[in-house]
Amino acid sequence: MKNAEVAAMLEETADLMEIAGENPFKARAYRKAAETISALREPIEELVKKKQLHTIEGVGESIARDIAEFLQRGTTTRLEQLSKKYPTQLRTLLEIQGVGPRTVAMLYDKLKITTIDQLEEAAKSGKLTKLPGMGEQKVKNILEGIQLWRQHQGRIPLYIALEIAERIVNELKDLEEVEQILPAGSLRRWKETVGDLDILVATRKSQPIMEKFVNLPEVQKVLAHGPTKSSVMMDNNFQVDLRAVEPESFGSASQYFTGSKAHNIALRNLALKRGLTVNEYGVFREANGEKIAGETEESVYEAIGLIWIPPELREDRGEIEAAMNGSLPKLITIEDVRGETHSHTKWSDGFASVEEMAKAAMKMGYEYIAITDHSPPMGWGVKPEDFPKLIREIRMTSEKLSFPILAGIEVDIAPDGSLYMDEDILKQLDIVIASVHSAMKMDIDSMTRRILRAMENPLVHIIGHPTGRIINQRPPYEVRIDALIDKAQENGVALEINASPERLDLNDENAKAAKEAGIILSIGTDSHRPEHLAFIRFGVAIARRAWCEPQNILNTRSYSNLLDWLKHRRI
DNA sequence: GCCGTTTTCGGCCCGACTGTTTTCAGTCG
Repeated sequence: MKNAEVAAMLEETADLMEIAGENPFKARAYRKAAETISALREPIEELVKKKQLHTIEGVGESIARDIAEFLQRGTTTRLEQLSKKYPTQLRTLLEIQGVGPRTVAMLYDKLKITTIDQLEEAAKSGKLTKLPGMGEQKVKNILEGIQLWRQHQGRIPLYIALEIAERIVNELKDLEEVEQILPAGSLRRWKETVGDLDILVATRKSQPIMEKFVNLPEVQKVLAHGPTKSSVMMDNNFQVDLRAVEPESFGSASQYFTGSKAHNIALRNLALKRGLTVNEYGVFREANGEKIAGETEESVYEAIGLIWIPPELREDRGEIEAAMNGSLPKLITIEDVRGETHSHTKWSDGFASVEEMAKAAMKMGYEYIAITDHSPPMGWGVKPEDFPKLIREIRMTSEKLSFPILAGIEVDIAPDGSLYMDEDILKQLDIVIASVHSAMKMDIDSMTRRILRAMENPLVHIIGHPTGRIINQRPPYEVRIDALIDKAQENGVALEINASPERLDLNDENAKAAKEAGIILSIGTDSHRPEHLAFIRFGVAIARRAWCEPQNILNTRSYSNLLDWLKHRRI
């Protein structure tokens, strides 16, 4: 599947077109096609073969030709011609805050600057100020932008962004001028990583709020400071924007700043078809400018003829059509979760006892918890001879607390697909999660075969963290998710949505594909401490982004219902 | 370059902030 490569080629073309100063709508057309293709589930090679490229929204004659050529020879004539005028490496310069395509073109035309190092040198030596439109302040901003670029790690994981957002909201919410405050943007959509924070306030007097915001102790640099919008860089190199609107516009503003960009564009286009314009201040009739909605998000969607769409769905993945014809899913909520399916104790690499974990589950209001400690060959895995003792402890604790505790295991899948635990022990356990923890660099066919074989074992209930990724640290191993989904359907195995905030695995897109195939997903926190049980909110967020309803999730079942499912698997 | 329950030509999401301008271009989200 070459969709990602094709999308990257189209992005590159769009960047170079903008640098070359071509019609901006042309560049936008390429960018739009790139977005659509990277979200496509079908391999684009198939569409080329079937001569169906034109069925992709935003792909016309020219882009179709580019795609076909790219798949054949790895580049396009258009790209070659563009890069004769402006070398491809110029694209890196666009990553500097405050440097856009017009500036990049000028830097190259006048000074032949192609790299960030050269840009830095030119800025320091005073060459830049001689260029038109370049003052001292702009040069200073570019130098700071370069410094930030060098430090910046890109998007940060959701759970860290959440902590920052909660801290800032706490510092601002008690100001008397603040009527409402809401972290919006990708954070509100619970996207797995967050590029920057958008915080929104409803107020009639924004100045004191903006003042306090730009002077927060953790602010490293003020990027912008106006009456309706301020932007700051925090000392961890994380950008936070604060926007202020009148209370009458809070609904449309929260809709607008929650995004995603693709969702908003689709929404606006729909509104335009109905003679309405939408902006952050409200919904207006095009004919006479009359405002017809804006105070609440519900009113905004209603004015456009839609029911309110939960933020997690706002990615332009079909939610607008679903809202139009009343087929939005009834998304799972955290209250629907009735138990924990994946947890560890001191028996392997956890930090608490069986009893402490069970008590934490009771405190969460759960009906049950599964203890699923590791197997060998993980150094800390429970040895086969120790399992009888572990099982006995689980049964006794369960009786003592009058709380259902499932005896389980997270067993390692060996490179050949066999399991690192004797079958007669697995048979004694209530629940078996099988996961890959080693030999992750296998090729895609071997890895797929490996996991499929584990799924064929009737003792296995759930495949744990099916792609092995650690967000921002380790990419997923190569595996055919589609094949796992097919096998899950065939054999009645569940795939996990691992809710550990560093994993979130399956991710939202894969989980959506699994949900659409009708397989069961299990949200497990992979808790190693009692407080980790709270990670469930991240797993539920992924499930919501995957359009899951309660019946798609294993641990929304009652205890007896869960036991039935676990036993059914073994008949 | 793409697209069409107003259009096969003429639009394409749109507003805020900054800096260098003296009326606006560039960048960003």
